[in-house]
Amino acid sequence: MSSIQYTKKIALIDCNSFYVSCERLFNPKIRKKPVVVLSNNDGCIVSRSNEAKALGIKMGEPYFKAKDIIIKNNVHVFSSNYSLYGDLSRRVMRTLKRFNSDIEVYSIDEAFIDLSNFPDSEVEKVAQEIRATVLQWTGIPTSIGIAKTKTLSKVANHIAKKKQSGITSFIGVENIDPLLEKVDINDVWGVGKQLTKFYHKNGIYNAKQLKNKSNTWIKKSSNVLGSRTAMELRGISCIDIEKTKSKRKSCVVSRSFGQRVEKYQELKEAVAGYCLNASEKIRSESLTAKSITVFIRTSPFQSRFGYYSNSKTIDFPIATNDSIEIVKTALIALESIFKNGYRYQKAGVLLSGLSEATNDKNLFSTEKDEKIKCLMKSIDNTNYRYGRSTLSLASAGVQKRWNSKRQHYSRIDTSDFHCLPTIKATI
DNA sequence: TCTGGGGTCCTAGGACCC
DNA sequence: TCTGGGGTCCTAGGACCC
Repeated sequence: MSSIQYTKKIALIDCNSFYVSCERLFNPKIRKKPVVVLSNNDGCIVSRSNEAKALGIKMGEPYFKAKDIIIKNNVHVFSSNYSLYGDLSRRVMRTLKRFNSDIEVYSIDEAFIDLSNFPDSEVEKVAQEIRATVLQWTGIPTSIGIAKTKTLSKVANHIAKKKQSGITSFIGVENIDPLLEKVDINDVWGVGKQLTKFYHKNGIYNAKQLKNKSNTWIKKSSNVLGSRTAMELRGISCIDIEKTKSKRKSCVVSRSFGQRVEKYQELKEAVAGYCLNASEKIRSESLTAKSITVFIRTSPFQSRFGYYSNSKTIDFPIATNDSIEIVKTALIALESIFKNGYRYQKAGVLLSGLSEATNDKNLFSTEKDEKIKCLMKSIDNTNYRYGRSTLSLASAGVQKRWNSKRQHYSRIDTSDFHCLPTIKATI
């Protein structure tokens, strides 16, 4: 009688060309056609269909540099529509939870699932079922990699992406070295540009070579993260699945401007607006911030106008999530770093030292504090109901000439009634 | 003018991820 | 002319203390 094997099995489910797939859902004409989705401000290419990849369009490439290829090949271009992608992402994740409620949502288009409770021999069948269900229920195609560790499941997923079946499992594979040998070292999770350079210098070009490099050498010549990656490649799990979502520690809101900003007044409006977004976000998660950093900079790519970049951090006397106080403090910080005569390209605010908001009154609490809390609550409720920035502060401006570019916006919003498709039914 | 050593904590900057 | 945004973690170095 053979016993059933239950070893550790981590699956990584990754949505294929996620933003492109989202746009295609609502625009079937662009299936099988080359499609790209641009980052904020129509700056860079952040999602490509396979057809676009085949044309040689690179991930992260500036849009204007790829424009020639795009026009020549009739590539469909979309500005990013994050409320659409966010909504579809939630649907995908909800679907995945049917297979195991303990999933780790790793990014907008990726999740780790522990499949250890399934017998080894069934795991590929389960993966097929996951893929088919997600496709059927959400319309989003996925790829799945399964292995003993997170890093290996990433590698397996990388291989799965290129396969018709969309699934690669290392479970039960005696020797994975021949597979790892075909994976470039810079495609390994945790190995970026700098580490790649370093590994190349030391004769390491693929995942197999890193896996088989001596432990002592790796420990000596890189940091803990480097040796963790190597261990994980050997099948020794060092990175656990995070089943409970940990509270975030910081919150950034920053944007590149649609056109360069030179006026102090406009910069103030932008920064005030980012503060409102950031404080609303942390309030919605019941967090307060210990400090705020404001940063501004000119374009790092156009040095002929002179480069200037600076930031200023100010601590709040008491951790806060009050929009008014946050804006006020940010404007003080901005004043201390603003310099006349520069063409600013980007500004942002960072709330840090986030921690759980408590209802405790402290030594300095006043009646006014209570009133502010009520005011913030009603602003948030109103904006939730009637759309963001229905209620704002005068300091955030109205004109907003500097708003981001969005020339190829699809105007689809699954959470907006006006965008619902109409179906004519005959009974 | 000479002027220790060791610990902790904080911060800025870098590397990495998607 | 046009080059994204939002996170986490690690490390080196400085400040501070005894």
